[in-house]
Amino acid sequence: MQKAVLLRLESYLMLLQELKAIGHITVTSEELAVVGGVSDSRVRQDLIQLHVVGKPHSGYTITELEILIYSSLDLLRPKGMALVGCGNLGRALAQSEIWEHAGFQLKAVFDTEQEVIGTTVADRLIVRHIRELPGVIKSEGIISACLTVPVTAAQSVCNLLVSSGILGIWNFAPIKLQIPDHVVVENPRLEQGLMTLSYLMRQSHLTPNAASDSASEDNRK
Amino acid sequence: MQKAVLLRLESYLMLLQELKAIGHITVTSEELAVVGGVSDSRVRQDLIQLHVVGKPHSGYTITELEILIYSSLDLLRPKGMALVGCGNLGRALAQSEIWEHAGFQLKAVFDTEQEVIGTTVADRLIVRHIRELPGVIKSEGIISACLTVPVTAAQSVCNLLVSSGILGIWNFAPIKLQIPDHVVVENPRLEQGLMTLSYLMRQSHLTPNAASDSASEDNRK
DNA sequence: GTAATATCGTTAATTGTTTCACGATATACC
DNA sequence: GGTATATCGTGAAACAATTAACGATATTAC
Repeated sequence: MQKAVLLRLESYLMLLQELKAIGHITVTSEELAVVGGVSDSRVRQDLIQLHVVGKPHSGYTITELEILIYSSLDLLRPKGMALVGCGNLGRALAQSEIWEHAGFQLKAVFDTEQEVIGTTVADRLIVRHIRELPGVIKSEGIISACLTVPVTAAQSVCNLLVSSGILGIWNFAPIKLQIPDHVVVENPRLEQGLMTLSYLMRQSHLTPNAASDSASEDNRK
Repeated sequence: MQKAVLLRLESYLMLLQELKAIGHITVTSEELAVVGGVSDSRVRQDLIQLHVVGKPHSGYTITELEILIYSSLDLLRPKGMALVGCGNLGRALAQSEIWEHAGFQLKAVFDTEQEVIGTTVADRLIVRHIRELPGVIKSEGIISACLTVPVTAAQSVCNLLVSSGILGIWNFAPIKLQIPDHVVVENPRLEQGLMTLSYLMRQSHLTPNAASDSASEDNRK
């Protein structure tokens, strides 16, 4: 599946959950097109790829579509995750509820700082020394990791994760990790998002027309 | 400038800084192509847009290119920013150094919780009640805001920000903010990044060839 | 100084993505 | 039940982005 389609599916999912919460049963390609930032016909093409069929006059069944997107993105099968780097960002993420939303389970937290080790995070996880990482990963069946360490440590921690058998890394360090082919990395690039905002702000000031939010998903018809 | 080009410029910048740190003077389109995830010819096309000229045999001058990207993205002119929502994520961001990297200056922090108000963040900012926001924004010359409040509060805080004259919002809430045309929004979408990781992990498992990191920047030649 | 080489700038071809347009069909209404 | 309407599914056209190819030129090596 292409990256753009994938991102749109994630946007559709958000709308589906909203609509479901207010009692809707079906959704039209036109409604989905708004959150996806594309035309209604493109939405229909996206959904055909998932083998969802809609009905004339009513559209697509929300629950059916929801389940299909869930399974397409593999959000239902629980996947163990470890978090490495228990600074402020690491703690913030650990306490958040996003893991469940994407089908992950945060099972262990690691750091190297002696003051942090042994403290509790997210009311349930005890920070361990990173030297315990390989063992814990195996015993807990962890297959993915969130990397929130300083950029200087990122590559070496990454190497440790890879050699311990991790298959996916959510990397917050502003560095392009060197990894073998079987490992996937997703980079949130917070810093680059801010730079984009900087650019967009000046841009909209210079040309006070064009749409907003262009960097994320928008250029609706 | 197209979104894709913009994102690549940000990637180029990272490499430039690395190379500069280890004493390089010039960089070739081929080197930039690796971090940009495109072909060298595409890199040259990107740079021509900035009116940078390279030299045969040596490539582009790093400092020259760096300054041109900085100014293209408007990263040099200091821009005041406010942070609203002083939970863990808000605190983590406040303490980070990313603001300066994108030319922003974090000047004020707001929340509504009585226990948080009056406490110090990032060793220098005192959390204020959100009711002070309009006044502070004017007196401090703040033009942008980082939104790290719960999703339920996001739209109403956004409205307050807009009516106070904010021009750009870095929105961490998983919601598509309704804003007037002159305001720009950048959504980091952390949750969607995790979902993407979930998808990529299964994908690479099913088809153990294709490149990794496809969701961020990569599909190198 | 001449030849070899690295790398640029640019145009053309290729590939990928989005929209448009229209026939088909299920539901709603009378 | 027949007609109108909303919305789908799909193929073709339009648009956008990327790669490929190649002549031009500055540097290096001899």
